Amino acid sequence: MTNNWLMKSEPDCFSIDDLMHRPNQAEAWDGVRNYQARNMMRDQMRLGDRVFFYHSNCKVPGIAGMAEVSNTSFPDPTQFDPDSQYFDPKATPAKPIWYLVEVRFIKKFTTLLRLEQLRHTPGLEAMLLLRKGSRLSITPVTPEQADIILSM
DNA sequence: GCCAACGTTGGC
DNA sequence: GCCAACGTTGGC
Repeated sequence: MTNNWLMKSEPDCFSIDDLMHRPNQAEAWDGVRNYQARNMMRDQMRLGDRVFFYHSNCKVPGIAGMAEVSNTSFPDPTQFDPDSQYFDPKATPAKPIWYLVEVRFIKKFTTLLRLEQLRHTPGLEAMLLLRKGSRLSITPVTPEQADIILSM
């Protein structure tokens, strides 16, 4: 059973183009420091799960393309690195706090599926992304929602 | 740049 | 365990 997810990234920081140009077109999704998002990566994401790559906090937010989970969860190494902005002094390799998955590029949409467009698409009303005040950087997407998005 | 919504922290 | 204060997210 393949699950669908939506993962947000600020394109100024890491965009779909950045992912596309990585070696193996894959990247560790580090820096998540929210427990709900961590739990989804650590406990629920499986190999091959589909990922909608969302550009947030930018001029035109929206879904930029598709990716997939190419490696299941392991401790986020940045939590142990004092030089990283994601360093967490409470974490130790024996007792990690933060986990990540690796994500691999599948495709970039020819046109961005703009947030504003998603808001007006019938069938997507219940998407967690569209909830008022929703800030979670990782959210589950139902198979029905995924089908609708992919047919846009 | 504004600000609403949310998560986290820490005093009590 | 409550909750006020604070920091962050992210659309607009």
